[in-house]
Amino acid sequence: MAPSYGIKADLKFNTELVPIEVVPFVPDGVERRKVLFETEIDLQEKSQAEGSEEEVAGCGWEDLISDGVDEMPIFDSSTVSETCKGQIENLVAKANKQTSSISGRVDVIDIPRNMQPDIAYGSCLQKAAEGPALDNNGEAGEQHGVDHTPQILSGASQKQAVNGQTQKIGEGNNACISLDCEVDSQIHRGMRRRCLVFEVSGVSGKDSNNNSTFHPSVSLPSTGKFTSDDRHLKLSRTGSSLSPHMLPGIGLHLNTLAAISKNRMVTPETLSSGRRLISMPCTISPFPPLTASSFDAEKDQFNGTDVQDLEGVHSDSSEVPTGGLGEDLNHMSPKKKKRKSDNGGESEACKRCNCKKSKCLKLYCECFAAGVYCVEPCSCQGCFNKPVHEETVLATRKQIESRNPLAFAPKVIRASEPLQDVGIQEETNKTPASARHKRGCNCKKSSCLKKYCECYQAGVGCSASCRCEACKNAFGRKDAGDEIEHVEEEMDDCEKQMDKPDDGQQNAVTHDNEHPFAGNILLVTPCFQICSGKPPRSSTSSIRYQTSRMLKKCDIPLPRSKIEKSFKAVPDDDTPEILRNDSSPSTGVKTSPNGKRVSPPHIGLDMSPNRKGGRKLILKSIPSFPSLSSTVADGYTVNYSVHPH
DNA sequence: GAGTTTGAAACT
DNA sequence: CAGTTTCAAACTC
Repeated sequence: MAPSYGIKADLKFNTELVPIEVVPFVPDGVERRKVLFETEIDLQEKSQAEGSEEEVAGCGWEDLISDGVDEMPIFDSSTVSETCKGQIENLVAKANKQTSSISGRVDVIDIPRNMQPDIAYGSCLQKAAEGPALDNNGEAGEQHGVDHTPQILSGASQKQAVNGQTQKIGEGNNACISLDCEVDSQIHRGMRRRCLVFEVSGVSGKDSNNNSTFHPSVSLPSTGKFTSDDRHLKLSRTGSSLSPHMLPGIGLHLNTLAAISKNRMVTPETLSSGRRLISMPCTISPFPPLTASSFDAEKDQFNGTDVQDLEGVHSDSSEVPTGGLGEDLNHMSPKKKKRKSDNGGESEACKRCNCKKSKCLKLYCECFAAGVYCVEPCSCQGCFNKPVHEETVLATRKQIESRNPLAFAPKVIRASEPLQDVGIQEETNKTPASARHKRGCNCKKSSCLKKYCECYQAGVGCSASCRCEACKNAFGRKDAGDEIEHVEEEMDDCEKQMDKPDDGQQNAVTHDNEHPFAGNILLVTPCFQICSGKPPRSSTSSIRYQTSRMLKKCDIPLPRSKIEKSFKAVPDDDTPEILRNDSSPSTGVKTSPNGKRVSPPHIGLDMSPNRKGGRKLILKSIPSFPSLSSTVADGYTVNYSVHPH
């Protein structure tokens, strides 16, 4: 095991206390990688062998890590001498103080939760063995070994690993690790990072997608002192430090969004349901391009204008000045600088409102409904949907959620179908079978041909749950039986899976793997979907699709945690728990006698109340349902982690 | 940019 | 839960 090269180890481990052979030391770089990789696999296998318990491991990391370095489970090893522990802790402490110049990527502690202590400490031992060489070549060594080096260091080391930026993360905070899950040839590395991120960062792993995909461009407003990594770090830190035990929620997609958006950021607060309110400016569009270039462009734009606003947003409620001022500015801002300019293209993605009476505290407000703070581009008046009014916002959200637990859930649920197909289907007047508005529309005059129609706006066809009249939805009419049947077929498959002898939660969990889609389903980042502003564009969809797949790959080995979700992200680890805890109300399908209204759907496939398939899904444990897990419901990324049996 | 239309959200 | 009102986005001119 390679030591954490990222940290200039001027420490000397006492290797006498622990048998050095505990960890195989392979001096050669290639061999080392090999060994490490094998070790990792081994660990993963162990992890998987642990059973369902491990599937929620991600959550555990949050808690463990959030409490500080000292509580890192790794250090609890009874097999390691206290001396060694002390060394490690010292190392951590040093790392916290250091301004690291390490250029390597963040290499985090992605050690499987169940990793054996001796293994974890193996790094330590080896490090001790390599001591001298490391001092001289620490950075160089990192270049070679960082990717595969399980770091036993907690947040401190992680912080340090972040591209040599000055880390200001407070003690005990989970460093936000920018994961650049570069979907390169080293897939396993990416996976491990993802794992790390959401295990360690305390961001609930919801952002794993983000982290892995967007890391480079995720940034807060630049102050000139921070690099993108720092910003990212900062952002994550805020979320993690303040809400260490944050539960993932239905609004997971929001989290994802936050991660990818530079403008608005995740606020620390945890919503009652465990969601985090995010403020993000321009990435909420239904199908924002994921390309780095787009982010850069956005960043540029952002850098030019919104710094103040951003800072206000991400600096917690403590930042008062910006809040009031920003609000005023918002109000003073040209009323429609927003949409007019948006009509052109991708900028459309921005979530901006123009509320006048709702104070942006009702679902009328798109920003509020999307779970984001209003930002400078908004033209709202008397806006309370700002970080400075955080408490008000949260209280209001809570209230709304009390009425409708899924009020902030994505309106459109997309199942396994690749977004890239949407464009094609649009042309053929066909709807992605699995994409549906969760409650359906109620259009009377628009014939579902205008954006008044939420289904149309989201680029999905109307379904049986719609009460629209004279439906002519270009994405699919509600009376198009074939589509419904198609969906039902999928549902039936799922049901069959569910109907297997041993059912119940446990069963559901296993289905993640058993379901045909389990390994292949596209993980659509929630953030893309929640924003259902416009009909999907195939070009961007394609990109997303690729990304999703990549992310998916990364997910496979990870311990199961959860969305969107994003996204979304949805850290697989958190979802189940959240759903159980917070969304339970939704598990019961509320269908009005006439079948008109349905209670908020369930995570995963959009089940219209009228569909026979819907009932089972709904009633069964949502988190574990296979289809659900493999699907992203606009913001919910349902975790479908793959656990080989 | 002002005014109208529309349908979701909120209210009764 | 149905009917009504409020609201803000979408749309039209």
